[in-house]
Amino acid sequence: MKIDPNSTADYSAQIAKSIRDAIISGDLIVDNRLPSEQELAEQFDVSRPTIREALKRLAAQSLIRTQRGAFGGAFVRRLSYEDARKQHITTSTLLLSMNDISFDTACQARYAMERSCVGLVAENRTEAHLEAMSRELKVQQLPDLSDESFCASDVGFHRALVDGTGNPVLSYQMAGAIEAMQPLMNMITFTDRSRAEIVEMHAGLLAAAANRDTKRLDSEFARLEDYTLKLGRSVFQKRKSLRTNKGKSSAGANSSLILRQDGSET
Amino acid sequence: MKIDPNSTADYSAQIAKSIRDAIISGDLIVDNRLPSEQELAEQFDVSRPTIREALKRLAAQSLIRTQRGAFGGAFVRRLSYEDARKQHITTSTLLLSMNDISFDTACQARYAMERSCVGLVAENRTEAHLEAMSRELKVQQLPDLSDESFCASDVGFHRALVDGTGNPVLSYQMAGAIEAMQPLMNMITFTDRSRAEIVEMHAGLLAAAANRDTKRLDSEFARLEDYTLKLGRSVFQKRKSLRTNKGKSSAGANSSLILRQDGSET
DNA sequence: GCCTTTTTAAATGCCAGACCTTTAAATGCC
DNA sequence: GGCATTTAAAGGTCTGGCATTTAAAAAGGC
Repeated sequence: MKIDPNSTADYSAQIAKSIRDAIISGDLIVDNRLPSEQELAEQFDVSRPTIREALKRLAAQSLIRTQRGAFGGAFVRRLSYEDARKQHITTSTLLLSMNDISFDTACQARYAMERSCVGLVAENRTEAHLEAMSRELKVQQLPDLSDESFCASDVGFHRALVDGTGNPVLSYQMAGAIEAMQPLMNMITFTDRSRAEIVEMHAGLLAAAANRDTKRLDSEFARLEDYTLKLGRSVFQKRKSLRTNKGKSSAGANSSLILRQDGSET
Repeated sequence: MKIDPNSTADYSAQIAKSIRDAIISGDLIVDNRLPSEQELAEQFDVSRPTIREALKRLAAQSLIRTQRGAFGGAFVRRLSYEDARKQHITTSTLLLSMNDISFDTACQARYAMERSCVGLVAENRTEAHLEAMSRELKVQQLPDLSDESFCASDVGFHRALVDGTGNPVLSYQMAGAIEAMQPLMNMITFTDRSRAEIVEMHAGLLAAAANRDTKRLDSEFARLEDYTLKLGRSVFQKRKSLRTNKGKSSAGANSSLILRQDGSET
């Protein structure tokens, strides 16, 4: 194992890549112990701090865990569904919030993905899934519920629904759509949305899932998508006219998901 | 900004989290410069190496970039589609390869997701997308193509197809299904699959996309899913009988995606 | 002889201080 | 005014060390 001193990348990045590749290729398998930091330093011919930086990179991706003490060290970690899900949500959230993505694009992607679950939900949903959805539905009807809690329950409802596919891999993939996009879209539309209407559509989804009615599941999603899309458009229309009234040309409210802080663009 | 010396987490993990949260919340926006490592060390009251470890964690997630020299430093990085895609693929690949996930589950998830694109592909595909698909189709018919290249072209074909939705967010989300799962599934089935049959189904998908025929797109996907599923099952059936003949009970070939190296389970 | 306690060694976690390299701005020369 | 030189700021790396954790080995008590 050697590293290239002429590479543009840092030593720690090269070393991290080398170990990461070993994990992905299967040369290092779950719970294998890596050599100690001192040994790695000798193997790669760098100092211990450099090795440590490389290991921290891997730890940031949940690829290893470290354990102190005698016979401790760095071990290849089994990536759990929960870890993968969190990473996927973080990445998706950042991608959406740092790039100019239109509300329509996000909305379209979000619903296209969730609608891919309808057939499997109708087939595989259990009573437990229906109960979880029903629980969230009740929460959403509480009169004094904060907007944050309503959004959280909204996410919980949809998560329960996609869990109804009985396919954990699919649930994990859906997290990017539901748990990353839903809150961002909520942040834009919460002022104008009607909780009653959303609750009604959720109730429709729940009933369709209970009846294993694929077609109705799909049509309820179509309604929800349509509603959200219109809501988003009306919000951006309002913002646009507000801005126009103020006399700012501002190149048109581009209906982006990005909520800029202020004019600080240094 | 202070850190908790009694926390179970490392200082570097706590500091990384603190900065990461600032980025996600929008307190630090794209191209903002973080304080120098020396200044951060003073602010958090830790040493510079500890700060550096924290920054490497963030760099591993593509959240910051660093620049040497005067007026250099760490800057908040705009997460590009390509970065997000790579991370998503890596995470998905690892999740699949480190957990006991059945071939059926992976296959089901993969096709459910890609099929969610059919409507938008029919609507939004351009000539460029069709050409990209057509190019890959030709590659797949080359007689001396290696299995690796066939797999790569297979992925390329499906990527071009989902790009046909015209929705980059959806394309990004699909990468987890197509570019992570397809190669893993190929690794299992490449011995038994018929290239001619796959090419024929790809041709069907291309024709359907060209004709903006949503229904046919969906039925071709159903064919492909069915074929892949049967292929996977027959491969695992074979392995199972091989093992039984050898006299190993081995608790039944569990048709998992994991390809264990050998008996090394220390 | 067995159980409990103490010791010890191997790791990681963290720190101080230094030197090298890179880079862009400031300076000075022509 | 334009070009070459200097300089300072910042990250990249190394050496060496101390602190803390932890499990195994050794010692001791019953």
